[in-house]
Amino acid sequence: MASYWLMKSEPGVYSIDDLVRDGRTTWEGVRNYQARNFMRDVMTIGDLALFYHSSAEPPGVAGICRVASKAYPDPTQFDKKHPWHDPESKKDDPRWLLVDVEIVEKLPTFVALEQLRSDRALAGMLVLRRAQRLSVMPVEKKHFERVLALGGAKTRAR
DNA sequence: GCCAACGTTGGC
DNA sequence: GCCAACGTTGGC
Repeated sequence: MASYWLMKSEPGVYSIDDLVRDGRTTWEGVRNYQARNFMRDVMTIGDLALFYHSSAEPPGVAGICRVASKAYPDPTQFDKKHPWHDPESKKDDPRWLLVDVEIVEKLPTFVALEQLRSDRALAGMLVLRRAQRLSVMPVEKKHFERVLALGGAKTRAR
């Protein structure tokens, strides 16, 4: 069963242009149990996700990507010199997982958070909830399709 | 830079 | 197991 997602990245750390350049990347750094559980238990290879720029000026949806792997251990949790190092996580029982994602497209038109908020068709979308801190969250198909339309995407939801 | 919201930690 | 304190996220 395909699902739709929104995945947040700070563009100063990793932006849609970085994903266009790389084609594919490891979605490392998720350190929230609920987000991890979505990746582990619900995400399926081939699922589409909105690539969201957080802590950005302006914040909003910058592109579309595709889940390209199952969840597997995030190597940065074991790297002592890495900012995402987790000294509590054990090699034989990794606490944090990641998935690979592939570029689908950079949206022709960036869809700012302000625009998401003002669009009546998107009422109730999870990312619009105040202080919504999940970095990986599900998106309803109707909302996903609406964002694709707002962004002028070539991509179609399946 | 502020601060509301909320997940996590740790004392009891 | 409760819950206050703390730390982080992320919009503004």
